[in-house]
Amino acid sequence: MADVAQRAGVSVSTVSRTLRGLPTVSDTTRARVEAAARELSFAITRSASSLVTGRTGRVAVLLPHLESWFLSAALSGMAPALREAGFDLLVYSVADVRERADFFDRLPARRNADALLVVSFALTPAERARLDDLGMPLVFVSQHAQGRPSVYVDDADGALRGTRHLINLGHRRIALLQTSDETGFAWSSKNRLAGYLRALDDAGLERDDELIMSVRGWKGSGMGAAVGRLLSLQDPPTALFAETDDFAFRLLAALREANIPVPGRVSVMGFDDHVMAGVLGLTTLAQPAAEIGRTAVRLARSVIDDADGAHRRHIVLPTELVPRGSTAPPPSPGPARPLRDAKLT
Amino acid sequence: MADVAQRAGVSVSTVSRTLRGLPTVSDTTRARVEAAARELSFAITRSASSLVTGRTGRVAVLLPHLESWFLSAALSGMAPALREAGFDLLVYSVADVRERADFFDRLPARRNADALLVVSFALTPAERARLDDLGMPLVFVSQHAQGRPSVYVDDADGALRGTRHLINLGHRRIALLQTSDETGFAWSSKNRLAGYLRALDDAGLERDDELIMSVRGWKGSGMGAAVGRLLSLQDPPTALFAETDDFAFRLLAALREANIPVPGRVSVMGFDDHVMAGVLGLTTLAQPAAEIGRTAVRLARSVIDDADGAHRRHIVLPTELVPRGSTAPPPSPGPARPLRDAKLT
DNA sequence: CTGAAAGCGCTTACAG
DNA sequence: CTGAAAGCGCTTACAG
Repeated sequence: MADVAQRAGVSVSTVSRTLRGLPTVSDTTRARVEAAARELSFAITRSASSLVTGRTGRVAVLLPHLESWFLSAALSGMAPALREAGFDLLVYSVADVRERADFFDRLPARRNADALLVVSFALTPAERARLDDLGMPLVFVSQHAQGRPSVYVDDADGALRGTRHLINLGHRRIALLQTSDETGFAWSSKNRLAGYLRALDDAGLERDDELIMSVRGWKGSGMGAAVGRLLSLQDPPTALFAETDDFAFRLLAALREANIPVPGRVSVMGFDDHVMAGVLGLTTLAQPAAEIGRTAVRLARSVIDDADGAHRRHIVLPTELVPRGSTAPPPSPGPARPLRDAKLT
Repeated sequence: MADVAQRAGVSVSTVSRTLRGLPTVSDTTRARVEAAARELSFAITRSASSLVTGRTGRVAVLLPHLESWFLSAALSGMAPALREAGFDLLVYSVADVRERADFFDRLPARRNADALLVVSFALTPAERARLDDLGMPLVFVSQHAQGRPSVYVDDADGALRGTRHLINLGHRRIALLQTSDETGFAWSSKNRLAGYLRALDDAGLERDDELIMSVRGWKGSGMGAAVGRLLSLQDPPTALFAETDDFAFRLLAALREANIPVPGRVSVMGFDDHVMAGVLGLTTLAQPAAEIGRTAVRLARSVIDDADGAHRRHIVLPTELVPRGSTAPPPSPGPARPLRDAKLT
């Protein structure tokens, strides 16, 4: 910056003012400074400005990994929103226990970013406390957090409506397949289960623990076994509701391998509206991942700008049922039992 | 840090030395400082250290978007490697022309990161020059760049072997479907075309421009039309080689919609080995995306540590043919013409 | 093994 | 509208 000042024949103060776009610079000076900056390909050293302003110009995102559709899509929504607001994007993808311990131990985000967005990250109470102690703006994404601004989808409502759709098609035995991976989407998971159960209750259908299946890891392999166990029940399900589309895809593959026609013998439903859901004709509940990301950035900005905790808002975005070819009435309808509450959503 | 020093009853110099793990600190002092740091939940202000060391402790990644499998997977490979090396990850996802202009105009990575990884980003000569002027370590990922360390896969060889696989199955009319989106994978695209053509030449098969189809955008929709055009040729292809798996998936969907059996009537092959390729039984060429990411980080570290340009290495990783159910011999084999070079790879 | 002091490149009152 | 000076929180020779 000193170079620019010298070349433009002004002080560094003036260069600083010009480059930050302050109005208190005369037009001629501004022009000279800008020219000099351009000629020297000047780029500001943010560390220096950070040091004095206390702002880093960075927003950090903490997430369990980068490989699920939802996380990528949410991040894709954040990136342009952050850029527009002049923030850089710092990504902390914290997968295993060691990385996790390291993150919470070193708290690299502490003075390294102006806000931290926590995405689909099931925190232990200790971890949560540690973050709260950070004294920096926190936004929770795809999960509800007490006393902190959060953006998420109404998972319970989505699962409720998805299950209802299956009930409306005539299904009475509906299995729910959840991931047993606790690190990531625990919050959504719990709520989707609640919505599912509520739909059953509303319809006067019996809850059956055997129909609620926990399959290991979101990229694990136990899917074939799970399908086997479900379909060998005395009264097997005619519909399978997978907690996420990623999961539903693997389910579809397992069913195809087992030569079980979809939706001929079983209907399959997912949750997310992954790009591939359209390609594969999977009925699912769309959640607006990119918009969630954008909204999270908006919240972060308002918390950054207004240090008063006035922004402890919780924004709940809607899901939308997208019916496609993977759901249909069950094979042999049987005499329909009366339903208490089965309006088409 | 002054607080810590006071609490530990030492100078800030000593705190600094302790926290950086320098050996020139006595054990008792070290213990006192560490205790004080812990009690105060001290986290270092990186801006300050950056300012004096000139190191930011950050590595920036420039990529065209975040939504392709390859980019997510590569990033997933980078994240732990960077963390292990003590670097934070700064992501510049630069999609449209405006963001792009902005990035190259402001060069936010300039003094904001210790290295820049350019991933699958088709640069204009001016952009490339701008980056070279940056005077910071640059690593090119999934593309070859003259005079700069690069990691990529041998795309030409992969396409060659993929095409050969189809030829070996008896296909003589093999279409190549490429994306016409120039912003992203232009480099790989060009080389895959070259490999495809070489396989045809090697086998003594005629090149036919009608079989090389450019479909708009990697998430566009013109797939149905492209399929229509191909299958209405006088001598239609019996195999379709899609430039990426993402593309192949859409192709499969279009074919299913058109009721064209795969591989019964046409074989389909992709490139990437996307997670879903296994699920859908797509034959493809696997590229080690995560390893590419890790290797890129390794290169970046060696360039950062050793400012001499001694590390202009180009690391070429292999692809691997993964045969699955989507490729098979063509429907009516006809009398096999003799092949010059058709060993099974 | 430890401390005092200079300085990294900015921003920000404070004068003028 | 512009400049001189202090200071942000560290690291790093330099002494001791």
